[in-house]
Amino acid sequence: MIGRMTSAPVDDATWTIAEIADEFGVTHRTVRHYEELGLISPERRGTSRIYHRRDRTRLALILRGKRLGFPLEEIRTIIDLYDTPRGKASQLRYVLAQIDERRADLEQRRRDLEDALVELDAFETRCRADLDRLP
Amino acid sequence: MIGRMTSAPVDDATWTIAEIADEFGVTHRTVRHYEELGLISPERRGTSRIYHRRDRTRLALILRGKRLGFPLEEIRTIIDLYDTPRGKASQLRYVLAQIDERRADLEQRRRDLEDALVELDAFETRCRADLDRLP
DNA sequence: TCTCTGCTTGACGTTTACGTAAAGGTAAAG
DNA sequence: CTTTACCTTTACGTAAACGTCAAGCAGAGA
Repeated sequence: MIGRMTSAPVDDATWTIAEIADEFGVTHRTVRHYEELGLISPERRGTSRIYHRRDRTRLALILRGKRLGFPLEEIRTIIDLYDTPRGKASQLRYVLAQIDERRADLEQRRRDLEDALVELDAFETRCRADLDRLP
Repeated sequence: MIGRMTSAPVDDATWTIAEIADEFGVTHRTVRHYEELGLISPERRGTSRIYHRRDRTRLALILRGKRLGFPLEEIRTIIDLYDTPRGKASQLRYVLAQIDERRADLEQRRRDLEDALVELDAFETRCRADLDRLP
């Protein structure tokens, strides 16, 4: 037994609920709500919640999903997808199929987004032309 | 007075609530809900609602906004923006400022979307590699 | 005239995503 | 030892976006 390699850094940084809530600009109620829905599962030290790097990563994913307008339940399935076990070929094929579905959804959104931006640009051009044409 | 030019086609096609609901894949309740919020305002023939081309355009805008995850109230401000009077310079400048805000929002969403797609692609690559490496 | 179909207006129910007390545990500081 | 600062659970409240009856009008056809 040679003990732990010091060259393999262990990330044992932790945060309290107030710290991550502040940092991500949400309330502690929101963070706990995500936990109730199973989107994050912080360590418990006694009764208190201890958040690790992994929880921060998940929270960032959740909030991006929210900015994109996904419901929390759907966000949960996405997050779960990212860490389902992929040991067997059948599992991998399932995950790959799910990935295709997700991508189709995201690309639909991208098309909608591009369309909206094109329309907005056209509208701005019209408005600027109107403004220039004014006395 | 020479009467109406027949070369200027008047679009007087109309639809019932059931027709547009079916066509856009929503319920009549949804269509009426959007009307309650002031997002569409169909003509009334007696007591019945008559929908024109203009209402269809709006409904398409609403549904795209929903796919993009915008709340209905925000969608209403966007639609209103598209047909606020723009006769005076002050009005035009206000509209142009609003356009800039909208674009900033949409571009944030686009960044989030691109990030999500990049992550998804990377994840798929990993999964495919795992699958190839299996017995 | 009766009935059927489709439309109408309420109005209460439901789900999602939290907000907001209420009531209490714990640990460090004074 | 008490106060203060955070943390906890429990639980009811709320806004948004419809769903879901209920009850009634109105025109078309048998």
